[in-house]
Amino acid sequence: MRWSKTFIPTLKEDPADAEVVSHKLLVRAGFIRQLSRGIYDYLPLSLKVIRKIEAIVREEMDRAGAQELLLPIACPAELWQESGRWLVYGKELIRFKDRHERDFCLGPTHEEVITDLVRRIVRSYRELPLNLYQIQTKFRDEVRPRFGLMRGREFIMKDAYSFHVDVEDCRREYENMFQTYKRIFSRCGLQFRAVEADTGAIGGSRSHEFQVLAESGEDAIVSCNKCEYAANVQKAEIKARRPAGRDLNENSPKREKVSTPGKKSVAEVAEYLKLPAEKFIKTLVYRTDKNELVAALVRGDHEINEVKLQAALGCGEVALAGEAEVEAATQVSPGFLGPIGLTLRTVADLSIQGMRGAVAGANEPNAHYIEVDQERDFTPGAFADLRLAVAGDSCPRCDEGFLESYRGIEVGQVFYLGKKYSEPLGATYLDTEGRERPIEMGCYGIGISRLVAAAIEQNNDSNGIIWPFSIAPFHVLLLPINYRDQALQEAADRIYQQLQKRGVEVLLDDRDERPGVKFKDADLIGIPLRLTVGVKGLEKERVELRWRRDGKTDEIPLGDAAQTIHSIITQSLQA
RNA sequence: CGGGGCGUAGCGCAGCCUGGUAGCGCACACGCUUGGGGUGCGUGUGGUCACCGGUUCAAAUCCGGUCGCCCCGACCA
Repeated sequence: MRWSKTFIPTLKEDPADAEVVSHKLLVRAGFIRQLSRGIYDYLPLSLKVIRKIEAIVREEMDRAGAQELLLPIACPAELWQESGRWLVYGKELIRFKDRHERDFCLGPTHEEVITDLVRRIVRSYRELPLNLYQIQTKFRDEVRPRFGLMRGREFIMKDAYSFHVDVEDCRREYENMFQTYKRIFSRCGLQFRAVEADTGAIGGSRSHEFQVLAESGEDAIVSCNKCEYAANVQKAEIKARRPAGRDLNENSPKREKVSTPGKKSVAEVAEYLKLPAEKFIKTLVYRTDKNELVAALVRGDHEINEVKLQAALGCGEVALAGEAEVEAATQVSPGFLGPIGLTLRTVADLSIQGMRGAVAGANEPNAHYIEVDQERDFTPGAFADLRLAVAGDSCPRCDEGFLESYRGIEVGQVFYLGKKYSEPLGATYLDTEGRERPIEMGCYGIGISRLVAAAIEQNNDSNGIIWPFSIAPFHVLLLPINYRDQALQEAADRIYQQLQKRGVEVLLDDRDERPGVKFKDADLIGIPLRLTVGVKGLEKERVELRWRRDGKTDEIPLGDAAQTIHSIITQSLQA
């Protein structure tokens, strides 16, 4: 394509409303423009990238035996009421009424729709297994859209759903998809990790996320430095370890109440009493979805993991109780809460078990206890793994490893759903003995538009984007220093035609711009190869080939240029 | 949902505190110049100062409201 005829509105300055590098560069390099909060126009360059990613996804999904279809984006409320998610999905599900006052929503995901389709058609085990996928726009009215394409409200997603006669076959497909995802992200040229994950709003019993490693990622993940274990911190298990505290006996220091005027947070009290945070017992009060107030105990230097808390309590959503609620229930402000004498139902993190000489709130204003011994002074209702994993924790799987932490951008997730949707929606089949049984399901998503942002987060420098070959909008940028110069123009046009004849995706910068402007724009939009045609080179019958990633430059003979580039691209795409 | 910030030309910003009828850089148009990393000079186009209401002789500026956008928090006890 010719640059002069392509819609590439580049900017000299960073847009004021962008924060992360992928957002800035996508806007500056003319890939996207914002229409509304979390909603973007995809300009020609970004659409090319999206089409590249989609092509890789289609190839690998089809190769894995899945079939593409396309489901509606508008969905009647009845289906969501049937699955129960109309009530539980919350405000993220954007709802509207049609002219007949019927409730609808825009699909944030399509388990209901696909399960409905399958239940109306599939009757026999002979029709299974099935793996159906689509690539389509989704809408989730996010609490806080941000970072450009990283967390939009409207976004492009590949979602696949598989249907099976039994657990075994469904597990086989889960593994099949897991391997397929590895191939997809590798082919996109990304550094990523597959990690164990929580199932969140989708539900199900087993899940892995595919995380593109990037400092700006919204997710914290941990992985073992010795074995293969890796997990989202929301999911990461903690290896229980009884603290090596003193034995309980009559010589143990007695629990003592100390004054801690106005010192509420662990940090404040620790500073005031000159004791380390790990000696503290933090008492957090949560309100459950059953409207019960419960107290959760974690060590002062740990952070609670609400997903684990939900599991330990056997309830749905939990939310930290407000200060007023806490005072109404306990007669003390949250800063001075402690487990001793607390009337609420209490669960404690495993690290609390057997704590000695600990510090905890005294359940009265401006006072804490010191020298608290867990068994002697209080016994929580239950112990459970409640805290977030942190770097340095022992690996829960192997004996010698320790956890390291990273940040990641979640670009894909696979779920083992089981009967979560097939049962409520009545998606069943008849087995070989004529018995009706619920279908076993899995689902598998890839955030296509987010992948574009993730690729840039991982591949950029101070001058702009550096596209991996496989998803670059063009393979080579042909840059005549001065397109008004007849000799240069003729040479550039000739190479352009030769490249096109060989099927090379080439962008010719035929604009009447200064060389500096063209170079800056070239770096900004990040095409992997740049072929510069200049006067001095032309005199020697040579052109300059430069790699965007490392700036490596070669002078190559003019006559061989197209052939050389063609073979470089062929090799790069195979790698 | 809570807190903070912003909204002035296509983009990035100043002006607002101390009210007097709008400015800078880039971009854009034209001319000359220049031609291997955002060339230089000149001339010019472009703004209901987000919107609604109020105060005032006079409002981009002060006051009230609305809308939009960005950031932080929602894991503090």
